[in-house]
Amino acid sequence: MCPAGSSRWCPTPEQVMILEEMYRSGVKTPNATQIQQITSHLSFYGKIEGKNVFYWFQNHKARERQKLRRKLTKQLQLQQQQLFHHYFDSLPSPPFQHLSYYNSPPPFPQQVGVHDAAAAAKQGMNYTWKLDVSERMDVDKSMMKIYGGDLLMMVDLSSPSLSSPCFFTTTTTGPPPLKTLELFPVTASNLKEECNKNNNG
Amino acid sequence: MCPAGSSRWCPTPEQVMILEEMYRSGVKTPNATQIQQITSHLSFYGKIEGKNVFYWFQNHKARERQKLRRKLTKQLQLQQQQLFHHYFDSLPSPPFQHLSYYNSPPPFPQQVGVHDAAAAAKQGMNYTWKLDVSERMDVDKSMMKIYGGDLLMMVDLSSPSLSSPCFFTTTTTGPPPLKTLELFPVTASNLKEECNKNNNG
DNA sequence: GCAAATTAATGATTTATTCAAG
DNA sequence: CTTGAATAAATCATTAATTTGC
Repeated sequence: MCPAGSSRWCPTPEQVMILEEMYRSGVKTPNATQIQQITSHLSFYGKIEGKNVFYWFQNHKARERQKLRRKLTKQLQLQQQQLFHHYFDSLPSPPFQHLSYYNSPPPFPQQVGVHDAAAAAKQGMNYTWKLDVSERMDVDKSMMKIYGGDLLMMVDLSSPSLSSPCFFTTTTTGPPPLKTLELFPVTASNLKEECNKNNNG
Repeated sequence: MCPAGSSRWCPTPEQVMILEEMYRSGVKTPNATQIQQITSHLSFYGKIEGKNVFYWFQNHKARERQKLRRKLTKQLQLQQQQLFHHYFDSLPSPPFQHLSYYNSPPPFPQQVGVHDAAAAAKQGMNYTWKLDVSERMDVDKSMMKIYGGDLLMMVDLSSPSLSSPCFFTTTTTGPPPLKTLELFPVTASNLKEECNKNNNG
C-alpha cells in the first residue's frame, strides 16, 4: 500500500470507504470533536491522525465541487458548440432523417449507416416512457433531464430561430420536421475520452 | 429468449457483450448523444431503444458499485471481529486510557474498544501540522476556529474544575494527564445531526 | 425428463442527495 | 432558502436459472 517511510498518510480502502460514507451521509466539515472521534474510529484500520481526517474532508469537499463545476462548464460549452453548428450547417430537409456515423475499433464492427428517423424518433418517444416521465417533469426537457448531457439532438427544422431545441419531442398530432445530428464518429475510445473529460476535466 | 410480447427489453448476447466492453473501456454514464449512437449501433443486433441503453448503464454501474461495496463490507466485518477478539483477550492497564464507544449503523459494524491515550494525544500534537495551520490563523483558537463547535473533548484531569478544555493541546515538556471523553455513540447519523445543528442552528 | 415452484438477475421506476445558481 | 439539473440509491417487476417432486 504505502512505502514504509512514507512522508504522507496513505489511507486504507476501509478508511476511504468509511470517510466517503460519512461524507455522503452528511459530514462535510467536521469539527474538532468529530475529527477526533473519526480519527479514533479509523485508527482501527491503520495509521492515521487528526490532520489526515481534517485535510481529507477539506480536499474531498473541494474536489466534489470542482468536479461538478467542470462537468457543468463542459456541458455548457458543448451545448453552445452544438447550437453553433446547428445554426450554420444549413441542411436539406427531409421530414425525418437520422444520420449515424460509426467508426468502431476492432471489437466493434465498422458500420456507416443512414437510418430512417422514425426508429430514432421512436426511441425517445416511447409513449409509455414519455408519459411516465412527464408525470414529474416538463415533457420538453425530459431527455435532457434524464440523459444528462446533450451534445446534440433533435431540432425542429421548421423554426429557423432555434429558440427551443427539443429532445425527443413528442407530438401526438403529427411530428414536425426533425433532424438528428451526430457530429463525430462513434467509437468506444471516443466515448471513453468524452466520458473521462466529463468526469475529470 | 424473450417472450414475443415481452414488456421489457431482452438484450441479445451480442448487445450485452458490446455494452460490457464499452463499460470496461470507460463508458460509465453516456450522455444523450452517446446513448443515441450506442443505440443505433446495437440496433444492428436486435430491437433496442435509447432508454434501454440508458437504464443498462445506470444499472450496471450501480451494481458494480454494489458488488464492490459488499466485498469491502465483508472484509471490514471480518477485520473487526478479529480486532474485537484481540482486544478483550489481552487487556493491559496503561497510565492513560482512551475510552471510545462506537455504535455504528449497518455499514459500520459495532465496535467497543479501549485505547492507549498516547496515540490519541499525538494525533493533535503533530508539530508540523500545528505550524502549517497557524500560518493562517491564531494558534490558540486554531482548532476552534477551524472546526467550529466544541462539544468538548480533551480535559485536563489534574484540574477538577474543567475550566479550560483544550483542543489538541501541545506540550513539549511533558503531557499532563489527559483523558479523551466521548459522550455519545459515534455514528454517521449522529455526526450528521450535529453537523446540521452547527450549520443551521 | 419435465413442469411447478422457488430463487437469482436484471430491466424499469421511483426516491433521495448533491451542488450551486437565482 | 428555494429551486434546477443531474445522478446515485433504493425499490419494484419481470424474466432466466435452478431446484424439487413426481
